[in-house]
Amino acid sequence: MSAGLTERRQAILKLVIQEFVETACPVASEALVRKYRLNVSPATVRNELAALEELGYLTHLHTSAGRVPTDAGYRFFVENLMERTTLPLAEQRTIRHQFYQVRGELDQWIQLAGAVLARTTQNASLVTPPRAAEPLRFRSMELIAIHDTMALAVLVFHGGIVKQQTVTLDAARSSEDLRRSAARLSDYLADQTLGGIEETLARPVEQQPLALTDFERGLVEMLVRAMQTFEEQSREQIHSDGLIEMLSQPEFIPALVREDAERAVERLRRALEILKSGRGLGTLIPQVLASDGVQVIIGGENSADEMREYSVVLARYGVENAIAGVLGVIGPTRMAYPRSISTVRYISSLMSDLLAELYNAENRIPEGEALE
Amino acid sequence: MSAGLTERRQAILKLVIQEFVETACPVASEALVRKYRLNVSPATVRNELAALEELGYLTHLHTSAGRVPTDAGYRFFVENLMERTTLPLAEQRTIRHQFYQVRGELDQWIQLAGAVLARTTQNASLVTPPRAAEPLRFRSMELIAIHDTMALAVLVFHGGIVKQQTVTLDAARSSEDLRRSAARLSDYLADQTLGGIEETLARPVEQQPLALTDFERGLVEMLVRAMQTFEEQSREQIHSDGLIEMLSQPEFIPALVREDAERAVERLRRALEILKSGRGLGTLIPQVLASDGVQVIIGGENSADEMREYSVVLARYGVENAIAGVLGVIGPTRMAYPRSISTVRYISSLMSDLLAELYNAENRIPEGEALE
DNA sequence: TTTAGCACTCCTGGCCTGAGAGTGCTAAAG
DNA sequence: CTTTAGCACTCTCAGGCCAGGAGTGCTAAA
Repeated sequence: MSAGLTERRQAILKLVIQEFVETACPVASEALVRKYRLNVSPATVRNELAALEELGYLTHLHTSAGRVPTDAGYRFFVENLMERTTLPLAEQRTIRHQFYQVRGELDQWIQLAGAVLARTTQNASLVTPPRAAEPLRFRSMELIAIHDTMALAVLVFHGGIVKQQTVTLDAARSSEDLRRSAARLSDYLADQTLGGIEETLARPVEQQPLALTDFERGLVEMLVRAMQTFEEQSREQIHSDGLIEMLSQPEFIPALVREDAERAVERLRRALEILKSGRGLGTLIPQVLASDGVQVIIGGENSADEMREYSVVLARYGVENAIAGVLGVIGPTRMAYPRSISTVRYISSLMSDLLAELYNAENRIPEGEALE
Repeated sequence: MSAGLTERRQAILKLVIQEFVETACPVASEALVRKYRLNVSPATVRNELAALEELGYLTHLHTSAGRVPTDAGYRFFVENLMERTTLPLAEQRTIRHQFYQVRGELDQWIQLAGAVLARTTQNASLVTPPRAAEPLRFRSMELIAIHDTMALAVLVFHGGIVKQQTVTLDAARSSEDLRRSAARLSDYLADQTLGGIEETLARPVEQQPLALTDFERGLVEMLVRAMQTFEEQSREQIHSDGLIEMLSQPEFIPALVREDAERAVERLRRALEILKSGRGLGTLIPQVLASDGVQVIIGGENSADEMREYSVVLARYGVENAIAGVLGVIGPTRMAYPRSISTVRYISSLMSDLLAELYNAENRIPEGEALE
């Protein structure tokens, strides 16, 4: 019957996908002809639809239902049919402005990126904090007295990373005392990684260049613990946002989708767990970190079974060889891919620029829109 | 017919509520007699149930359905029927241990409190960061060079609050330069509030005790901006967690609740929006901040209409006259109140102890279990 | 190759029915 | 006066049935 993907079939596939993405209803031959004023009859379209189905790009829930794209259909669309768009300039400007307003605060960038991704794509977003390629390297420490038996330690690491931690003092100490201890340790351990610090401490006492007081030893322990938890956390952490946006997609509204409400709720619960636990994403993140450009994973292409109904659009952001994170959107496979992709590309480029500024590096990761 | 709330009616009301909380199904007269081996016949119980209904403590969805507690029923239960329990010691110990592991990190306390509340009550939790009674008061500033045109400012405020912020330098500056500027400003503005700083700056130049360079003026502007956003944020922010826990309550699983799945989903969406936006909670927070002990708001008692199906159990935590926040759980009115209340009480007391340590203050807010 | 026509399939919603659960009432018993 | 047994009544729930409609797939003609 069929004879490959003719021009016309591609055009029809594109229309079907656009229509389905827009309406969330299976699309029928007649509706296509009417809406897009095709110069062929519904019957012709039906033949082509049947061919596309045989080629594996469309399916059928049951005999008398319209066509729905398969994962392969979306894939072909993303790869070949979709024109590469960029986010409208007006939107770019708005977003840039929002980032400008939180300049200087990395945590806020992450939060903002998540919020913007969610809002402009109407799907859930996820952002991992940027992780340095190098292991954490200590820089200096400040100790600030809070009251006589408690102080605040501000730990500064290379790459502008700061952690704060309150410490209980073994005995009352003067500010001057604290200042001196902090300075000694800053000096002693400067530029060391976690491993280095541990090694330094492991040396027999007589080989140590500096005799540490018990108090100072306690501080170092605290430092080591802080570095450990930081490295653990930064490996795991995934910020996500836009649950509500995603949940307002028709897939999650049983009334709209004419289907077992059961399943809609079940789907929802699953979506929640994916976002919360990052299961189904775990293997993806390192993969994206190791690749360039925007990655699109459609439905069952993801090995994780619970992701079969979801697509993910991800990109790395950061500074080459220095620091990198991943951000993107997740939503039902019926996703406005062009918009998602262009948004993810833009935001990742923006975040890269911001980080590059921080690192004063010219070589940013993503190709794509500049910050102007 | 009726003659007030007799002993027996109270006992039956208590059983009905316990049973309903446990099973989430309307409870029938016969089931009660059977399960609790009452020495009366189902008919007698029916009469009592009818009386309780007339008194407003129970309802009926339709003629041939079991009884369900009303808001007033829950209220009476919480006020008079429920024994005041405390969290089992084993659980207390586990929780305390978890807090011990993140000692010294306020942000982590908040996150942990949310997670623990959610897990042990199987409902959603909410925690507002502790807010100082006093306005934010500047303490000192450090400037750390990141590279030649960028530095990291670490802003320290009274009460152990630290903010970090990257700043772009107008020109290359040496570390020594940065150190001196930071020291000058720390000295100049120490112990001032936002208002005070603005006032100081507003004075004509000749009256200023210290001539600031342009660079230093820029830093102060940054400081002012950081203080502003901090005060704004701390007023609004509500951390929430445990969405999944709450969503595994039968109320959100249409199959279990024999009802329009529609409504379950709608309810869910609403729950999400409440948690995300804090609408329906907004008015509650200041109220709780101004009161002692655990507050229980049941269903429609909350003025916000969207909260009609939810109950909230909240408590203040913090240090009297110094710093305070609110934490609690939110879930369907069919809630295990004794457990929720004892958990909220315990966590708030724990958080108060932790904060008190930070503030070295003896006068903690909540009565209740000590840290041991 | 395209198209008109038409039979066919399958979902959908409405209606009905029987079973079951639980109540409310009544009248008798304690 | 309270408790209880008995029973009719009400309402939900699940299943079956049917008509309407949407959309396809096939066939045969243009």
